[in-house]
Amino acid sequence: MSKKEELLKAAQDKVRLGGYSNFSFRELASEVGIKSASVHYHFPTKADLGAELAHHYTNSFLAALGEPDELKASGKNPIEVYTQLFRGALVTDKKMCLCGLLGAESDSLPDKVRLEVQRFFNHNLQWLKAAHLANDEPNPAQAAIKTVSLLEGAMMISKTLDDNSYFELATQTV
Amino acid sequence: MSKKEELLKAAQDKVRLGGYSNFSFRELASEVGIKSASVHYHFPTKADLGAELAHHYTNSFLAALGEPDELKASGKNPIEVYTQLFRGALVTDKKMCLCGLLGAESDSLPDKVRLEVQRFFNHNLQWLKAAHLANDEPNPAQAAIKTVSLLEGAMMISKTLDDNSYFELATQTV
DNA sequence: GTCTATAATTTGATAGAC
DNA sequence: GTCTATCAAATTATAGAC
Repeated sequence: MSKKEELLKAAQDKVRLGGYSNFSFRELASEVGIKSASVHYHFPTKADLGAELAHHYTNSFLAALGEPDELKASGKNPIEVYTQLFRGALVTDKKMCLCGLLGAESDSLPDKVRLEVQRFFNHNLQWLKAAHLANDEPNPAQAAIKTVSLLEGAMMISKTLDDNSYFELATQTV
Repeated sequence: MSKKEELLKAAQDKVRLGGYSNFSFRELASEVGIKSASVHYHFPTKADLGAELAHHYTNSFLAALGEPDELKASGKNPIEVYTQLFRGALVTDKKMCLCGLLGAESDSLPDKVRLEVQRFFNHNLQWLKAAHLANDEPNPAQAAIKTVSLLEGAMMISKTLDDNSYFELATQTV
C-alpha cells in the first residue's frame, strides 16, 4: 500500500469516528511514519484530502454493492445486500458511514468535500431506486429514500447508544 | 435573555451546522458581546457547555412534544406531531437536529456530552414507544426506532442534498 | 517523496484586577 | 460578571534543502 493510500485509510478511520475536524495532517503523518509537510505533497490542502477520501469511499461502496439487476438475477434481494453492507460497517468496523457523518456536518464542509458527499447520496438513491424497481415496489423513488434514511439513522442511533440491537430492530421486516 | 442563555443559543446554531468542533469560546463570546475568558465563568470547560447544551435541547424538545396520550386524547396523531417537530427544524431552522449531529460524532465527544446525547435518544424512544402504543401499533418498540431513524436519516440527507422534498417523500405515508 | 524549519492563526484555559 | 493579559498547544500551510 502506498503512503497516499495509507494516509487515506488513516483519515477514513478518524473521520468515521468524529467527522471532518477529527483528523489533522500531523496525526495522519505520524500514523504512517512520515512528517506533516509530506502529507501536503500528496494532498495540497485538507479539503483536497477530504474530497478524495469521500470520492474513494463512494466508489468502494458502490463497487461492493454490485448491480441491482445482477443481484436480483442471481437470486439475491438487492435491498438485503444493501442493508448487509451497512450492518458490516456498524458491526465489523464499529464506525459510522463516512458520508453519513460528513453529511450531518455538510453545512460546515469545504465545497469540494460537500460535493463528494452529495455524489455519494445521489448514487445511493439511484442504486436503491433500481433495486426497489427490481423488487416490483410500487414507488421505487420513495422506497429508496426511506431505505437509506432508515439505515443511516439506525446506524447513528445504534452507535450513540452503543447497542447494535437497535439497528437490528430497525432493519427487521415484520 | 441572560448572557448564559445567549451563549447557549449561539452555540446551538453552530453545533447544528457543523458539530461539536464548530464553535469556539472566542466566537461565542464575540457573538454575545463579551470576552472568551468570561465564557469560562458560565461554563468551566467546553465539555460543560456542550453537555448543558444537549441537556437543554433535549428538555425543550420533549416539552415541545407534549405527552403522547394527551395528544391522542385531543384527536391528534402523536407520530405526526413528532414528525412535524423534525420538519420544523429542517424547514424553518434549516439546521440538523442537534443530537442527530452530535450522535454521529458520538465516538469523539467528551463523556459528559455523549451521555446527554444518549439521554436524548433514550427519551425519544420512550416517547415514541408510548405514541405507537397509543396508535395500537403491534410492535411499538420496533416502530419507535424505525420512526426516529427514518426522521434523523431523512433530515441528514435532505440537508446534504439541499432539497427538502427528500424529507417529504421519506415521511409520506402511502 | 520526504525532510527541517517556520510562519500565521486558532484554540481551550488560567491568573488576577476591577 | 467581565475584563486584560497571557500561555501552551495544535492546526493548516509554505519555503527550500536533500
